[in-house]
Amino acid sequence: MRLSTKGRYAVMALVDLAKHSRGEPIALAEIAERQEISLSYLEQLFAKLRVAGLVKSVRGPGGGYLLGHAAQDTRIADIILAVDEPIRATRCSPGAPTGCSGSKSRCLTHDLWEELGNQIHLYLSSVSLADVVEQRVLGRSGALHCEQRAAAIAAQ
Amino acid sequence: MRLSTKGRYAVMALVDLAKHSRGEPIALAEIAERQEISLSYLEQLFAKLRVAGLVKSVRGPGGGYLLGHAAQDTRIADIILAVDEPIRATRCSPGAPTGCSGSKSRCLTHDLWEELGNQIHLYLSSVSLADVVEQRVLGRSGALHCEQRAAAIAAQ
DNA sequence: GTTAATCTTGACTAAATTACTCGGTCAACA
DNA sequence: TGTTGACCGAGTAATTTAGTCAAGATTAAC
Repeated sequence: MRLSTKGRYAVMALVDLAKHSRGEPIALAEIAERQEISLSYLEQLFAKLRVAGLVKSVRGPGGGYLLGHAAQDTRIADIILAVDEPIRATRCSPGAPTGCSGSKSRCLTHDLWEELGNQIHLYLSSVSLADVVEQRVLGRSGALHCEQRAAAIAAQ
Repeated sequence: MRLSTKGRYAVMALVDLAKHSRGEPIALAEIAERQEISLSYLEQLFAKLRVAGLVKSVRGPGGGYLLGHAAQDTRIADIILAVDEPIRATRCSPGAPTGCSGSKSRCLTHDLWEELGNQIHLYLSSVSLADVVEQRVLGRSGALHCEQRAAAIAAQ
């Protein structure tokens, strides 16, 4: 799970889309203006979001984009995975000549990064678009909602 | 909390240092060879680690680096914070002309990224260098050790 | 049909960041 | 005083990010 501004832009755009969605499609130009993101850049992001099934497009005048699923069924993790191609957090990718999975010793931090990736994915899978729109995000760091989050990842 | 290869290199190097530490200093060249990281690049990273107090240096022949604290007292989060200058995850930084904290509406995803940062920091604060060296990292995603992690962040 | 709005695609690019290299200086020890 | 290694700063190649630009395809309304 990679965390870049690209993924953040995608989430911002989808949150905007969810918030302003009234059944009719929303034009990208609208979102671009509200979120101050370049239109052409948004187009690239939405192309990926579309093939991932996160949004549906309606062409022609009055067209635009709709959410692929209900806001409460769209997880933030899926958005980021759709636009940010997964990173090789370690140099241990299979086939790498000097990677840790090869002839040399498995790199010591391999498990750490893998587990960190799990943690991030776990959290972002527990948050839906609806949660963000309705500001139901904060206040979890004090009391970690373990069961809730385990359920989120299990339901996947 | 920013996650880059820079931070990963720093963690790899410190894990190596912790693992091979026998009381005498370890030369960077040794670590560079074992971890396949460029020596000059390591020097830059260790300069930051030193001012952060994570390592101590010994100059002259037979010199090298020592851990600043015991391996079980060195948290992964501190290592990454030392080398990766903190990122502005949102465009909401104070002083930004069009940022969400300014005249325009606070950006909708602000809370989300802030909370995600907290989650990552929380996890990486719960893992020590000793944990990684002794491979005590995996197997937490299934059953999240909430209390343990809350304690880690509280102890800070 | 024509037109206009909008999505769709691909190639190209400026800026920033990363991951280094290089050349040297300083400190300690033999 | 020579060697070993930490220290320091400037420079740089490769990569990624965050876009721009230019064309086309699709549909709705006129």
